[in-house]
Amino acid sequence: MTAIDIEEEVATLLRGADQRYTSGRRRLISALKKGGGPLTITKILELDGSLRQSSVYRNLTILEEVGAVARIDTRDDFARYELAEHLTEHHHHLICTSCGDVADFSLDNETESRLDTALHKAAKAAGFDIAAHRLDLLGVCTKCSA
Amino acid sequence: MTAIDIEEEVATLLRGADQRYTSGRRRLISALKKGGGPLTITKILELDGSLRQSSVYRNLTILEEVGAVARIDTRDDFARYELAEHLTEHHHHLICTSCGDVADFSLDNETESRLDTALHKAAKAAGFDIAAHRLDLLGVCTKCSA
DNA sequence: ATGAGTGCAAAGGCTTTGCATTAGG
DNA sequence: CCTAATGCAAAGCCTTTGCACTCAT
Repeated sequence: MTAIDIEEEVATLLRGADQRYTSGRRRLISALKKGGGPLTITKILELDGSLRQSSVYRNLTILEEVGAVARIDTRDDFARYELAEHLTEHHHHLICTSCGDVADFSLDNETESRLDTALHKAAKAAGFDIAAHRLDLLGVCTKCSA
Repeated sequence: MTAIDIEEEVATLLRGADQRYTSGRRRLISALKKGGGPLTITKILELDGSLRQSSVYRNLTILEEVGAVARIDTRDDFARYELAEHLTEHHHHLICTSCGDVADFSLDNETESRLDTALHKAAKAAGFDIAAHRLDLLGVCTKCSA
């Protein structure tokens, strides 16, 4: 998905929820795009000093609600955000239990689709209305094990 | 694993870290066993009124460190804890995005082992020292969709 | 005895919220 | 114009921590 497509998709998602695509929200999406992976609020504020903390929190909540960004919970105290999968592509996370940082990775299609089938079956058995799955690896990243 | 085996395993794990298996810790393990699934601190305190909040926090941290319990992060603000997989069996979580509650489920062996292989391969490629994986379904539980 | 474990209360720290101001449509 | 969005600062809330007391070895 190209940069301009992302912009339009986000705009559409926001409009659908009667929300405005303000300049602050554009800068926020831009920071997430620039980050290229899950970012903490602190990191976002560093990437774009014009953003204000409380607005970032509020806007991330809204953007998550409309499905434009996704929140990732790691083991540390900092929530991380990245562009939603619609805007990038389906992937998973390598979560470092030492520094808390998160990297993305993907599975081969075969494994992924097999997993998907199994998950839907399990969800159905539990009468659970499944919205998404999250598959993360917990361990120690190269930087920390060095 | 029988109840008495769990006790012994926890005792062993604690001893290995020069920690005592005090009565408070026994009651805590007992509450987790009784709960039969991931519990919030509040729920633990309700299940056993003799437990004190600060000790529960401290002991859960220690029990997690020695590998006797596991922490689960959901989308709400409450950490949940359950007995570690050594003491139960490998499983995954159905996380309700509405009420925050968590239920357990399992995958068939074939899918699980295939997934495991793929994950180790991905971790290796990233130079990531993998400790565990977590696979959760996010959605709405029967109780909340009713 | 002597250090680990506990309990109470206070402090920490990420996140949320109240309210006045600004800007989008 | 008029409501949504923003910014600042203060408040919230789960969790952690300091300190004195208790218990196990």
